[in-house]
Amino acid sequence: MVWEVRLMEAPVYEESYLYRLRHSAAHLMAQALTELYPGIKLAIGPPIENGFYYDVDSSVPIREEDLTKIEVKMKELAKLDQRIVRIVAEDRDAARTKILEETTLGQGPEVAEYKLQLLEAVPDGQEISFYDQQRTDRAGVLHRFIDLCRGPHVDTTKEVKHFKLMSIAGAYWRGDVKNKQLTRIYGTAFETQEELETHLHNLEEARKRDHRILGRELGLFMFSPRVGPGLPLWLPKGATLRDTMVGFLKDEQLKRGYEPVVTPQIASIRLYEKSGHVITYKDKMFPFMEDEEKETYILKPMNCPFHIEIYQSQMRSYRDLPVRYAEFGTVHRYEQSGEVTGILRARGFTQDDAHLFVRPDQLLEEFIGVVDLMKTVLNRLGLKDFKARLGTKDPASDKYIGHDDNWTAATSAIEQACQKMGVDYFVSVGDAAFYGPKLDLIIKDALGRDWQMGTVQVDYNLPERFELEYIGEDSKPHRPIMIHRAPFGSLERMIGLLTEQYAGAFPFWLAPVQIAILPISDRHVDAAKELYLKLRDTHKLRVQVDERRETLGKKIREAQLQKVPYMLVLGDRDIEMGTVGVRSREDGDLGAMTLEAFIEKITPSR
RNA sequence: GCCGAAGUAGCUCAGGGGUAGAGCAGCUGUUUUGUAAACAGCGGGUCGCGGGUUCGAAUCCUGUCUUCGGCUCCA
Repeated sequence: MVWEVRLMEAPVYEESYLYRLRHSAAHLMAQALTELYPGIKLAIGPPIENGFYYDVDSSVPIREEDLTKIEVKMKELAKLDQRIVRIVAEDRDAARTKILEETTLGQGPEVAEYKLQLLEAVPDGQEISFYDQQRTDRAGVLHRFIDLCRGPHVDTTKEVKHFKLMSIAGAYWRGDVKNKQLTRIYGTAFETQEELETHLHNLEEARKRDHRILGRELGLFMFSPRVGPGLPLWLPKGATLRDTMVGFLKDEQLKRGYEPVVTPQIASIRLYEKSGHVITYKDKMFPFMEDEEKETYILKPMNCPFHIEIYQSQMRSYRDLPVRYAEFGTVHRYEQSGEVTGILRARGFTQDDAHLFVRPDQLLEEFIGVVDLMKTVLNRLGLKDFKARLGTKDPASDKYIGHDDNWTAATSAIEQACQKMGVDYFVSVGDAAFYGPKLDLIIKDALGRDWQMGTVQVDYNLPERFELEYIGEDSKPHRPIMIHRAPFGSLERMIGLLTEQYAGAFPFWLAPVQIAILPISDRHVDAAKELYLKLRDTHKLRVQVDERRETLGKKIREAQLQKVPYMLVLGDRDIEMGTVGVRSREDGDLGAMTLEAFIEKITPSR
């Protein structure tokens, strides 16, 4: 079993030359912007994973076409060989004076608006530093560009040579929607031109792994404007892939004592009033529906309330617990228009959902069981590059509900389960659900963006709201705890991520078409069809015959581009000898072998 | 939702006020093929959609929809 966690390399990166270089590139850009857009207000400009950005507040809109102009100005300023000098302010007051008098470059105090706010946020006792880009011109005049900054930087602007401005975006000041939206300019910088070019090339390559492109090329799913944004249509191959994944997980869940349930797509608003979702979740729901009798219905955004109704439909004894209800439940959420992203973020999607109703003394054991299931799932899917995140309560926030004792017990159960199962996780304070702590799996997509996949959440809230009970050994009613869990997270997101991870070349057991039979000419088609039926019916494999009158080369090429794991070439020689010409997606021509030998060969990968 | 950008044939893209183009795919015919693209011919587009400017709009302006990169939010 593999449960490998790649730790972030952030500490190393932050001490690196590259980090300083990018930081200085950000400052250089700020200097260029200040010259090109007088009156522009600088906010923050840090190095990031693949480059840097600077947030600015400009009265003139900055467009993508302006980037070249800014780049040219940056190159000009870089060549001036400005020394980058660190200056430490004596105290906060001195720093404030410095910001107002020296960083504003005579443009008026208002350009320092954000810098002054940043200064206030510096904790007492922490050193307040500035970085000054300075040079003396031929006339002996000293030119400076001073910016409040923690640093560190490179020694001179001359070192900033290999960079490119990438894009423009809006970004809220301090990441808060209530604040003004600033203009963020993203750039990337490297130590050498080769590294820069490699990075740009890698971005191009990553685009080819994009699940939205592969999804179309491989015939997995599509979108139609007549259906609506974020509402995927699953094509035969994509639906086959889904069925395979669902079948695998259903088998696993059966082994682990889950029971299937099925629930409707809509429900009376009363169900969601009871669950509290109408208040906390209303703006993420599709508009409500009203029938002729004035009953309001909601398109379901989550499955839990339905499973709770089933739990409550009968008296539960402590002996009945844990109860584990599983459903591949399709839900609809009205995601904001700008956040819909292919099938990674859709408005309609199917969760591999289950709810476990457990006694407090069963919490740890059940949690371990779920973590074990998740490990099994990740192994089977072949996902190795992920992180496990324990989301805990932020003590400073008041958005959480429930008793502290419960939070402590639940958090401890998760930690113990992870330790027992050998799961490395990192703690993220404030990433708990409002009703309890959770463990999430985070995976990166082709473009390096983090996505939350599988999740396990402990919930004391819904049992409370629905007044769930079981009769204990003492003949008295007790309250069960709920565990929400989804090992995939959603089929859509998981398939999207798998597509990118494998660049469409799914492992044999998952591949929508596992084998392509390629008859060489018309006279081999009958034998091909015979072989097809044998593989499909006797060996339960997913097979296609390419009976078009095309050359073998063309058929191979297309099967290869469709990422079919095995191709079986069938010609005169094979029919005569009773063999098939086997070609593998990865290793090319494997030569002729008997069907039995081929079946034996592929058996381990099924 | 907000900021920035893009929508031309099924796909990838060119054209940029004066009769819509290429390659691939598709169709028809010829070829009967042994490990990544046979050959020839043909068809195919209200240039996302609405409004405006103009003698004339795919092209300019405007609105809108969808998509893409971010922000915020999330499985």
